[in-house]
Amino acid sequence: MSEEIIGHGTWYDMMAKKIIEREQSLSRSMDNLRTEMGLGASGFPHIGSLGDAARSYAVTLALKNQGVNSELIAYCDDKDGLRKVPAGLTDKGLEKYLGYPVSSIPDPFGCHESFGKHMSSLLLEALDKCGIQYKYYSAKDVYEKGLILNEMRMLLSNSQQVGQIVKEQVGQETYTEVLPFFAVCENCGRIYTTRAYSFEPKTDKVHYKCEGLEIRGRLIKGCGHEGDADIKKGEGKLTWKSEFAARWKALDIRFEAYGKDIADSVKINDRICQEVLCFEPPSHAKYEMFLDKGGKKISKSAGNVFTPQVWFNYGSPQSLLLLMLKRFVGTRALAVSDIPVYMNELDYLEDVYFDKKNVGEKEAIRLKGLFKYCYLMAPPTKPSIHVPYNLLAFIVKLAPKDCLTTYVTEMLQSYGYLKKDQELDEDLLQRINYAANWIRDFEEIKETTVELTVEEKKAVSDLVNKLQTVADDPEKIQNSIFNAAKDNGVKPGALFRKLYQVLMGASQGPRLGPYVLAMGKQNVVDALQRSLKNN
RNA sequence: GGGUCCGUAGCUCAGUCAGGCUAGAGCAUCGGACUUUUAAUCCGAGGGUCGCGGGUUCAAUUCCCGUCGGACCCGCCA
Repeated sequence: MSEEIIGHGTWYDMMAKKIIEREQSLSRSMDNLRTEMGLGASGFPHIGSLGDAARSYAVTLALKNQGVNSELIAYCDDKDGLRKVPAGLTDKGLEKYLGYPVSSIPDPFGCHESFGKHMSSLLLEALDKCGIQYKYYSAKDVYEKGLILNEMRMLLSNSQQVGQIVKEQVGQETYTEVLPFFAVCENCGRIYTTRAYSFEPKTDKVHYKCEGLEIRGRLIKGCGHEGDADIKKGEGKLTWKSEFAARWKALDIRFEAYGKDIADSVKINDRICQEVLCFEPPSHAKYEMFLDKGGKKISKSAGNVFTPQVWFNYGSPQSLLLLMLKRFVGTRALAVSDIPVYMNELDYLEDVYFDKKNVGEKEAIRLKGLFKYCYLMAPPTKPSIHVPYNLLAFIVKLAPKDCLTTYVTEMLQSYGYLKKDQELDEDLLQRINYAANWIRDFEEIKETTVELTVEEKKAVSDLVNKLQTVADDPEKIQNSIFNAAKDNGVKPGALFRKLYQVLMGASQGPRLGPYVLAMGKQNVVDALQRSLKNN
């Protein structure tokens, strides 16, 4: 139990320390401690996929911070077969490609060279947007260029041992009979339908039959073809229960985080790596899955999954990294509706970082560290202006469409977030953009009919008259509303509430004088008259 | 069958690289201030057996074991 603080005081610094200690005790080269992440290519990247990247990269940064070179490898699983048609793409005629490697399926959107490329590039775009640096490997290239040829040979030559390990670890006996290899059928082009029966070391060929495979109760039919696949030419791939091991050794990976869904697979691969390939497997960290919060109506109208791109509509890359990095253990339920919370929390961290908030020494170290990781070790040099997300959204919602930025600027000035004559900066404009998207997509303006009492009707119609004659002065307009209430025996508070409901569908709002002016007096008069008619 | 996570204020959760003074935040509630209304803002208050039972320790929300409740993953592929 040491009191010493490691690195920036986060989980990642601790992990880095452990990795370094382990590598030292193994007496391995410290030239480059590679971390790895998997890049899914068989469906839209869920936002959780970014967690793998963010956390692995954070470990890479922590390693560097402790004086060790490190890089993140992004390994694209584009030789995987398509197992099922992704939600949202059911009308793209992908059915016939089930079982094909995703890198040989045409891009249904027509903008990339393959289905797999399209999907994986969505995640890569998100990584780029966050500023996560990585070295890209595609499984297709790795196999075709023979980068893991030696490992494949070892595994296929010792397939009984591999099969035995799988059996011992999870009780699955398949690989005691079949080689841990999927050949691409030279006749029909599918990869998941083949079973590999024997390996001939002299020719580097695997003998297979295209028999078909049942996945999740659905059978993908094979074509019955029997042939030999040349492993030198990338005519197939290792199954996952052994492929990890092979690439760890081939690419010299020293750290790999993984989701608990593949925990068993990692255990098996650790043993295979050590016992068959004679390579000490990388250090690991297991994380929980990111779950979609049930019951929330999130973008399901569009049939979308919760992708990083969705997040970036409403929140900054750093806020997403905050979500990913703030906590390692624990299942995290995600919803789009949480984005404002993370935006605000990031502001809070920034306040702590710039010593604007006092939180105690230990806490400050931890939070400042987290903040730096959110900015991937390149934090801002000066504080930004923090307007609470919901307030900004509120202002944007009420802003007249024609003069959004002017209106927001005025409001922020009057609320004291901006000094008089201070204009919006880049950061605030971006925040307004997020808030505007938010309002546009999630806050439908309710157009309910507002019921008015007899007195209120009189007051409203009185106000209509007053507005038509009053000068264009916010204060005078404000006064005329107040007078319209008093003159007609209505409590000002009640009248204001009704006016907000009529004008913006909310029971509360900004100071009305300036707002009426900003909206245009005539528009307000029209709205009020419509409301009177409906009563 | 194997495994993981969660259970802290009415609600949502912090507090898990490292056990330590009166366990925190936001929202909600209530009270007050201010604005000729609302909203906003500011101040304050109430509210917790930290699921339950053991253990380790000078000290446990925090570590260990067990237990109850909730959620999830794996057991076919990845």
